Parts: sequence; C-alpha cells; structure tokens
Amino acid sequence: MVRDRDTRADLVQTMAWLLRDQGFTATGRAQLLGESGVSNGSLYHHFPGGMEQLAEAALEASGEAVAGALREALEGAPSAALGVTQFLDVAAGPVGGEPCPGCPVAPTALESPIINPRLRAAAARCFEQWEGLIAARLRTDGWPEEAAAETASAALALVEGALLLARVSGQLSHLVNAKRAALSLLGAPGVAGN
Amino acid sequence: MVRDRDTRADLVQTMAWLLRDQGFTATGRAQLLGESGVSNGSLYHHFPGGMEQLAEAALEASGEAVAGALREALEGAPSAALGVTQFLDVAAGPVGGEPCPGCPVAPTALESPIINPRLRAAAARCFEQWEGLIAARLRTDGWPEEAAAETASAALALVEGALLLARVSGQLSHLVNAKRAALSLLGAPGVAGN
DNA sequence: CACTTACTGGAGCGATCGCTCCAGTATTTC
DNA sequence: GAAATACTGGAGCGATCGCTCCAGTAAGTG
Repeated sequence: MVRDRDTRADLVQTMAWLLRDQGFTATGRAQLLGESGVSNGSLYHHFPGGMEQLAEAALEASGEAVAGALREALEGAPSAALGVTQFLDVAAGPVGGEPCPGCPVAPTALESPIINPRLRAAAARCFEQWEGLIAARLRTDGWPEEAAAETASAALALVEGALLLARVSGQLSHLVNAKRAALSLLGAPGVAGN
Repeated sequence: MVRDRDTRADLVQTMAWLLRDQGFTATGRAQLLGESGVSNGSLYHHFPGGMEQLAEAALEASGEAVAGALREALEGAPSAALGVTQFLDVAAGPVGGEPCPGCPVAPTALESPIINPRLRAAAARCFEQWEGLIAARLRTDGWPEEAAAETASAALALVEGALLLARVSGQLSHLVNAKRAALSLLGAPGVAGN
C-alpha cells in the first residue's frame, strides 16, 4: 500500500495544478480524486477540513515553489533586473510538463476575495513574499528603501499581468515584452536608459 | 410589467458584476437571479444558451465599458503615458459603487482556459482591444509600429497585474506604484528618464 | 500472537447545480 | 374584442456537489 506521505503529497500536487489551471470553485472533488488517483476517504483523512484546507495547502506549496525559483533567479543574476527577466524565462518554459505557463495562485486569488477569505489570504501571502524578494534584491543593488518597495510592487504586477495575458491569449510574446519592460523599469546595467 | 430591455440589461449588468467579483464558475444561477431580481423563465427567454451565453454577453459589455473609459482617458491626455495613468486613477476609484477595484474580465479569463473556450475567447478579445487602444495612442505619440505594439502589451500587463494585486491585497498602493512605472515605461514628457 | 494505530475504498446523504417545461399575464396587432 | 406575440413565474427534473460514515486492510508495537 502506498503510504501517508506519498498520498498527501499527491493530493497537494494535483490540487496545485488544478488551481493553476482552473481555480478553486471550478475544481470538483471528483476531478481531483480522478487525476490524483486518491480515494475519497484518504482525502478526508489527510485533510479533515476538506477541499478548502487542501486548497490552502496547495497554494502555500505553490507559493513556496515560485519563491524558490524567484530567489534562485535573483541570487544568480548580477542585478534585480536581470534576475526578474531570467525568472520570466523560466516561467515561460514548460513548467511541470505543461505547455501553457501561468501563475499558480492568481486564478484562485481572483475568484475568492469575497467568498473565501481564507484562500484569498493565502494568495495574498504568496504575493507579499514574492514582492519582498524582489524588493530585497533591489536594495542590495543600492536602491533606497522606499523606491525598492514601490518598484518591486510594479515589477510583480508586470510579471503577473504578463502571465495572465500569455495564458489567456496563448501567446508567449507577452512574456518577452514584459522582459523588456522589466529591464527598463528596474534599470538593468548595460541597457540604454529611456 | 418591466419589459424586455430592462430585464435583459439587468441580467447582463448583474452578471458582469458577479463575473468581476468571483468569476464564472463561482457564480450560481440562484445568486444571479436573486441579485438581479429576474426570474428563471426570463433568463432562459433572453438567453436560450443559459448561463454561458449570458456570461459571454456580460464579458463583451464589460470589455466595451472598459474600452470606452480607456479610450476617453487616452484621447483626453497629452500622451499615452499620462492617459494610462489617468485610466488607473479612474479604475482606482469606486467603480459602480463598489469599494474594491478590479478587472471585470480577468477572473473569468483565468479560470476557463481549458474548461470553457468560448469565455476564454471573449476575454482574449477584450484584452486585444485594450492593448490595441494603447498601441494606437503610442503611435500617435510618434512611437514606431513594432515598439508601440510591444510596449502596449507590457503596459496592459502592468495595469492588469496592478489591479490583480490591489484586489487580492486590498491595498490601492499597488495602483499608485503601477502609475509611476507606467510613466517610466511609456516615457511621459516631463518625467526624468532613468 | 494479540492489539493499536494509520490509512484506504466506497456507499450513501442532503443540498445545490443548470436547465426544461408550461401555465399565466401583459402587450401588440388587426 | 379576438388573435398573436412577448415575457414572466415557478414547479420540478436528473446530475453533480462536498461531505459523512464505516467496514476493511496494512503497518507498527508489545
């Protein structure tokens, strides 16, 4: 018998994928169980709080995964600007074997502000964390405290918006355009200012 | 008896609000009928295609409304940059008596790419139209063809992302930060280049 | 071995889903 | 006034929703 950790991790992973592709409300229990291969009893054993608790865990896992990738890109790059563009390159690629990129948090975040405060809060925490990573990198680039925070907010908005447009239109060009804009916005060295 | 046009318009308007606040899947028929004050029979008289057809009409109406506001802002401003920032000012205000701003299309667009191609396509049309408006204004500012298209894509991504972050976090500061970034990105006259 | 704990599979529940159908009412047309 | 049309209200349908409950099985413990 497949035990504990595997089953629980499968549930979180499958739920994270489904949340990225269609959000929380559109994700039925039947689909989750079907695609994960987990039975109903196991779901409620590992997550007594049901679908909502699982979704919260999935959002946190996705948030941490993105944060890891973002941190890696920012630390490995010579500047925040190049770090963000590199992150966009990674995001544009096939993430988890899926052809179409997309923020794993945004769909759920947008549909549940009123209905489901708990999931909204989990999504907000993700965005705050990501924004904080960019801001911190800007500060190590020498940006003053306040400007770093403000610009990080705009940079994250740019990335999220580009992922949204790319997803809906099916065209990765939006990510390329966002890269150029990020370079301009974050003042990458070697890029002619405008 | 309230006749035809009123009932139909009420349905579209209410659906547009609900789509903006919670997306398509989370919007049940009961909620729609309750908040619009329209009966079930009327819904299927005006929209034989049911909830999906109504949602498509609502997306188109919202898209046109946003396009009107965006066009007005762009035409009334001395540059594309200032037009976009003015649009963000309008968007930040109480739209339709609602305290929290947000794109009326994004929630539905993100949840239905796979499930509901028809709504995805309607959302994509909205984004294309809005992007086209910004690109056209950039060209009248003297931007070359290709650069205008690319920058318009990034500008729209910035606006959409800022609306997303503002919605989820509940903080309008994201819109303010996006305004500053838009000025930088679109090269507003009178703004010190970086 | 007996006993406990951890986990799984599935039957079945009430509630709600979107929708169909049709009688009833208002409005228009002649 | 009569007939045709446009629109509304509501009962009710099958399907699906998330979830509860519990018998059954595997793994851990003495």
